[in-house]
Amino acid sequence: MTIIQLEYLLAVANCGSFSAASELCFVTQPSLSMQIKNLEEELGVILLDRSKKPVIATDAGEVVIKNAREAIKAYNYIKESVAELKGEIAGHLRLGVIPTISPYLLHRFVPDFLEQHPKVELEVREMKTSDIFKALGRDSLDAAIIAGGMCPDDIAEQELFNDRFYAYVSPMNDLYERSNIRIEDIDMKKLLLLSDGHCLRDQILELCTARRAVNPSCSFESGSLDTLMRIADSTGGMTIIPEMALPFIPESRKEQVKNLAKGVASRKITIAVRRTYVKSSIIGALKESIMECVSAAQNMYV
Amino acid sequence: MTIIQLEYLLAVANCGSFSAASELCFVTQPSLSMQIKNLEEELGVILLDRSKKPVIATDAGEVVIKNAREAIKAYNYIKESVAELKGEIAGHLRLGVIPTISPYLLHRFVPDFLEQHPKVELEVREMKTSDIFKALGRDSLDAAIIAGGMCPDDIAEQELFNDRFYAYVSPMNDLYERSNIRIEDIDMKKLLLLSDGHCLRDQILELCTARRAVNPSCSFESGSLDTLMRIADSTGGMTIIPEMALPFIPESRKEQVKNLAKGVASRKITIAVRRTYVKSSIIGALKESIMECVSAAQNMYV
DNA sequence: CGGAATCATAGATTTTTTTTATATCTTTGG
DNA sequence: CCAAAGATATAAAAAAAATCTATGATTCCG
Repeated sequence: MTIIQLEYLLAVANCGSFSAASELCFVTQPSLSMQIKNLEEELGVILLDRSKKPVIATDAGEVVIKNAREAIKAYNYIKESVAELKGEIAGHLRLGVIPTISPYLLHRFVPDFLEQHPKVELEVREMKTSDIFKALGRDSLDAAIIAGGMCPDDIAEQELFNDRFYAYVSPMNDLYERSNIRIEDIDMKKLLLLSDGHCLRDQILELCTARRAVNPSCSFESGSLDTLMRIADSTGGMTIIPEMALPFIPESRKEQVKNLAKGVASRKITIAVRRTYVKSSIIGALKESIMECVSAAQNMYV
Repeated sequence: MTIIQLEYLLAVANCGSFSAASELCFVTQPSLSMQIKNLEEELGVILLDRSKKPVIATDAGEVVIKNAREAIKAYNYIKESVAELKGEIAGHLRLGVIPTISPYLLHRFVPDFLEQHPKVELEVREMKTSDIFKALGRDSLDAAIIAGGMCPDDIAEQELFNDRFYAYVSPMNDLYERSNIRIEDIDMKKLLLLSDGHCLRDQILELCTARRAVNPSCSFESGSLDTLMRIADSTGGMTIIPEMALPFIPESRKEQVKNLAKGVASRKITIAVRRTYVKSSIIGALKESIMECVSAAQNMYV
């Protein structure tokens, strides 16, 4: 029984096919088949039911796969702990980013980061906050950039910066003439929100309902802030956008961005990692890259 | 980085020498040296300081060794879980036995057990109870036969049988004429006890002091019950012995064995295992073997 | 039924591991 | 201080293992 055999087994378990798994492992299908066969022979149990499509684990296979995941995790931890010890910025980093951050932040720090740390393989996935917490928990993600504040206990957050909220108002809206908008004045019927599951939606709703008890039902919802702004334009509505989205508003519409009265309205952008985690040197480097480009950018558009 | 390399590393860490480790691993010394070198190369760190005698781990080595132990534990667990699943009675079993049980019980069930389960490699170690708990905790022991009653939380006990206490009295002792001895009547000055650290000593002391507040200082102590009995004979003293020791008392001295009044005076013989343990099928078989031979023997000498 | 897809098998090839033999270095006893 | 013994490293040969190419068997689907 070798680590490679276990890795092949997990690959098949993950993608449900010998040939697909062999590609993932960068070997030919017979090679992978043979190793799985050897493993089954050594353990004296059939692990995979090849008659099913997709290939499925037998009862014994389920047990072995579960334990193999643990073993491989412990095994990988050895390399990570050494990299950590050497303070080396290298290795694979799987980074989750929420949809209301990723389009406005990634392009700014990713190129710099990769250039400064050529040994890091960065893999970014756009995910909603709840999925990020799950993924961090089951170790299918190393870190994530989220709007912080309510992490589970097993996740630790490191603060990056504050991201203020602004109002984006259609010229046809009653509030367009104001340069400063009080949350109490917002007509919830005209406020456009992201669809359910986005944490920015919840944060904005909380902001509004905290100021006055109001019916939180909304007239329209969408998955992207850009869409929301376009709908606001054409319907005489408004929406709330974060500061990091401002540079993407065309010059001709900059007038529609209004301050929100009282500066407390903002979200905290943080890096979230599992508490028991090791890749802290990479994450430290990532944090540095982000901070750097954010402070550079702030001089530009504030 | 392979499992074998990690095993070689652990072998060196355990015995402090490349050549000795190579024997433990059943390979030649150059083979082991080469694999350690490959491992060091891959990790990019020197793990062992060869200039020291015995060979000692570097700081990085300490970290890797610690994590490698965990990884190999998880790795071995895979095989064990499969054996478990198959209900197979096979594999290595490291069994601890306390000194006041081992000479009276082992010879009775071990031959039968090994014959009935030829695939089991049994390794018995005589250890004191406190060492057994430690060894179970750090996974250097699979199970143990002890006098139960006060296990730590992470250890589970399975009861085997009760082992009554008897008095062994010198003919010169005042109590020799009695056929039934009350604990209250024992002269603690004449009571011979095992040396400190044996749980049987503590159990007997507890038994005596529970019945009456008494000075527990003793006139003589020894590490073996047989010695204790011989000293009792020659000094007019007495001692307390467990039922399982009775068959080893020569016929000529059987008269010196006396019942203790009130039958509650006994110890519980149990099998102790770590709670998170898997080799339960082997341990189940072991339990069965012991129970069998005990019930057979009870017909003989009770 | 024929073609495509999937997994198994066989033999050749390459890679890796182990062994044997030997060198280097350190320690120890005379 | 030197020689012998002990321990690890190195190099080349041998053995073992993993991989690849090619092909066969089976199943699925149109």
